[in-house]
Amino acid sequence: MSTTRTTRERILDVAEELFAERGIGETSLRALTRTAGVNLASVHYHFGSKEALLDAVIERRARPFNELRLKQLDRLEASGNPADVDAILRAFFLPAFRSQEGLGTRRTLLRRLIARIHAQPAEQREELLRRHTSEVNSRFVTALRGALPTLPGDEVADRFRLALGAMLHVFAGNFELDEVPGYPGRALDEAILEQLVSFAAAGLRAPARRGPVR
Amino acid sequence: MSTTRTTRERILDVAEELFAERGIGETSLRALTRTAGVNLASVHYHFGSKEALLDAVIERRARPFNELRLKQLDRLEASGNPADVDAILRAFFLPAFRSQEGLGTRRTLLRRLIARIHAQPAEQREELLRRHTSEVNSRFVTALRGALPTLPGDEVADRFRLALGAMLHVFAGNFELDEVPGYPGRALDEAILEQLVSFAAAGLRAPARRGPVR
DNA sequence: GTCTATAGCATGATAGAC
DNA sequence: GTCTATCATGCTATAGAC
Repeated sequence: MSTTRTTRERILDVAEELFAERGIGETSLRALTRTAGVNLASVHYHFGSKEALLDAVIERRARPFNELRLKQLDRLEASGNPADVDAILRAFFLPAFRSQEGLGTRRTLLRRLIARIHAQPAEQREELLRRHTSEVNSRFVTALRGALPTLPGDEVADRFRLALGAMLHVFAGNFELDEVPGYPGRALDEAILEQLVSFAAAGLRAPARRGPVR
Repeated sequence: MSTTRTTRERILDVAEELFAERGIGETSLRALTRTAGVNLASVHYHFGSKEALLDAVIERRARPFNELRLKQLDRLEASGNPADVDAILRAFFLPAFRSQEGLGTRRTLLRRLIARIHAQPAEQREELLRRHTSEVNSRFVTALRGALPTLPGDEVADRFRLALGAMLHVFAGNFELDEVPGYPGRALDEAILEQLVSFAAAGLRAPARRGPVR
């Protein structure tokens, strides 16, 4: 086994770190290549542009991430009770909290990166997200519709997005960092996952509205 | 009534628009002053720096925003049932959906701006949010603790943050723009508010966990 | 594939005339 | 208070030697 990472790999690793920690727009190719110990021009040689580099960074992680999500969902649907909202959401959130092989100990980093991508300028974000998440999201919304037959399909999709928002807020680091003054909160990954699951599942199971109030 | 806005006011108005629509880092002072029809140097004359301008933009809106929130909460606590989780959350979310005088028809803009601020680089954000939101957030967490006496205080604060995340995802525009493919969703302000309230309230009322699972 | 050097442009900030 | 002109610095991207 070679311990020698290629220039390409070193760029990808450092890009992942800096994009996640400092932000994407805030990370210059100069700082990136300096940290990685490679030449400035090598980014353009290997990837073509900063934007294409970002896409490569995402691509590398999104694949196993989404595969794990779908594997969990398949397993659930093959099991006895596919209508368990908690279990569906847990399958969706899980890869960010429990590492698969290959992802290493970079969960915190990946969560931040995902949050960063969602905070990108509209044009880039739309494109990136559609490419890397839309299929999986559709599968999960379909599963949730099956589990919540009395709730209008539109509302299932809307509530799924609200759950996504809660997830992203956790991913952005607001559980380690932000504290509502006077009420500090701290928890480990598994505990946070379960908090997120029970919150979002309860939200999804809320009674259907009867139309706009007032 | 004078229709002549001062240079200072024109800068504030345009900054609010462009920061919200294009992003803060993405908005140059050159583009800003060009749009406002004022001189580039006037930003530094009136505000001192771009960062100080952002703070002034927030300051102007945060005050009535937070006052409305607290007024609603006071009213609720004076009423018969201060333990209504839905009502507490509605009081918190309301100013973003129902305009007060002075805020005009800029609700969509303000929601986006709030989302942008939360997506800022850590240092700036911490400072800004602590200054403009932490007191109000504390009051609402306290109210929620009163309404949910069986839930540990830490968990109330954590769930309030999750609710905040859902709110911010809406504010970022993900209800008008993003669509889970195949499940389009559209709704007006009041309807979105009620969706958010019922989702978040159900999440907060979810049964307490018995400790980390597994 | 990797390097140096630089083009080409944008930015926030400021000095100083009016 | 408002203007022009400019400083100093940053950036992505690329040309071309090795």
